Amino acid sequence: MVNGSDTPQGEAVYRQLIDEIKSGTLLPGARLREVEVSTRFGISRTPVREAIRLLERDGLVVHLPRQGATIRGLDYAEIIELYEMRMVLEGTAARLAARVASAAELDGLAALHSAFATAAVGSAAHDLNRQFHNTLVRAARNRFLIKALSALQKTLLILGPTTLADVNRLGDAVGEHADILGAIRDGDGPRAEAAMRAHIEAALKQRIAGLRSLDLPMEDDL
Amino acid sequence: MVNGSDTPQGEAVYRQLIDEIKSGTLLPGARLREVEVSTRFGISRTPVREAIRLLERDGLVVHLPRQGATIRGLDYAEIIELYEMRMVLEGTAARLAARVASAAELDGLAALHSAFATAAVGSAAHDLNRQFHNTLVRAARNRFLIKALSALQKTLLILGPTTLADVNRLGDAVGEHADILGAIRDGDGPRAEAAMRAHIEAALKQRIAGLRSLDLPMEDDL
DNA sequence: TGTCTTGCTTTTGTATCCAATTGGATGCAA
DNA sequence: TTGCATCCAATTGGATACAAAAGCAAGACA
Repeated sequence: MVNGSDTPQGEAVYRQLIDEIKSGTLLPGARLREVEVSTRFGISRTPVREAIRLLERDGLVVHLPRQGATIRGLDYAEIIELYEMRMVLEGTAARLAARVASAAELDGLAALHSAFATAAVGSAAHDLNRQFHNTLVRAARNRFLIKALSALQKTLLILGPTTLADVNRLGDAVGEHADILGAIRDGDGPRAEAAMRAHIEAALKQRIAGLRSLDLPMEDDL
Repeated sequence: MVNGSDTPQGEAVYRQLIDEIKSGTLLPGARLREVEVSTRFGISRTPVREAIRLLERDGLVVHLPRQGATIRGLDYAEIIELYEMRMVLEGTAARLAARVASAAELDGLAALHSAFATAAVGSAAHDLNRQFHNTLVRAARNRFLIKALSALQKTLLILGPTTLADVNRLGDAVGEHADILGAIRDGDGPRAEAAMRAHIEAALKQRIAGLRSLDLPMEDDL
């Protein structure tokens, strides 16, 4: 059994596999064989199939018929497209949040921000950053925006940990968050959107810099 | 058998159910019993389960554990949020397309547009409209944008046919498409985005007008 | 020696079977 | 007559058995 509670097994397997992708246990190119996964979790193939279909839907695995599923990778162009979409969606979230966020939500964001500002590089900073972004998106009060962004975040998982590993980047991110928060507090939607777009763009630059050292696979060396 | 080719049965069932939702055969509130669907298609429950899970993922059905799946409806707030997201995403598509669309893609859009301009109210107009929008989105060259919009379109299905049933609305839509196309031709991203947002907003107004006569369910009469 | 073919192994696709849970119906008692 | 407990039918969740297809390897033939 993979779970003791009453959540469906398929759901549990799905989350477990997501975690393994997030933690880097399952890297791009790894095959997901149904029997292998099911024996590993001590359950039958049926929930495993379900989980794999969900992962396929999320774009985390490619699933060729009669051939099985493999964790997929992102090429350079897709990474750019992904961050472009983050700019659009999270920018929209900031713009909408500036209009409709409640005082309680603003307080929550401010609390997360000050915790983030004093956090050291590490998983605590990651968590606080994630919570800040999630809270902001929820404050925009658009369920489809939330769904679209959560799909995007899942795809981002296969790139591995966030771009906050560097202490300089972390400091910059704190300042950028402050800009966003200030604009939302002022109810200035366009400024909030611009600040968020700048924030995401800085993250993209960091991501690209990290990629250069990783020597990611290309068809031909340029 | 529901399909003669080599596509997996689950996929075939999924598409068939989507079609039935689109055509109004399956209306919000309808239950999807696994055995009922499987006997109707003459296959076993396994592929049906798969299809239902995919529909759940798309947000087209709600699936309470141990209780089954029902086609879900959209409340008023969700309709607004949905169109708000269409404005953002399709607006972005227009902006990006203005930058990167190739000459061939522009020709394709122009051809679809002139066919649309001369089409009468009916399913041909629907198809041409859909093709115009799809082609435009693909011209933006962002795979995540395509995915996000296709998810949105699926949700839109449960609202039934498009807003083009009215001859006046159809005429307006033709003019709005012309504006969008012109801006993209000029490579004017911001203008293309604004034109697309105006187009979607007009569609929303029409949708709301159509809703008023439908007397959609509310918790309490206001 | 290279290539094609054939058969085997591996792995997914599908069907069916059993277990568990939920909802309603029915009957009894207050 | 109403409230409650209990039982039964319906339905989904999960497991397993079987079928089919794809990849790989070995051998035969040119």
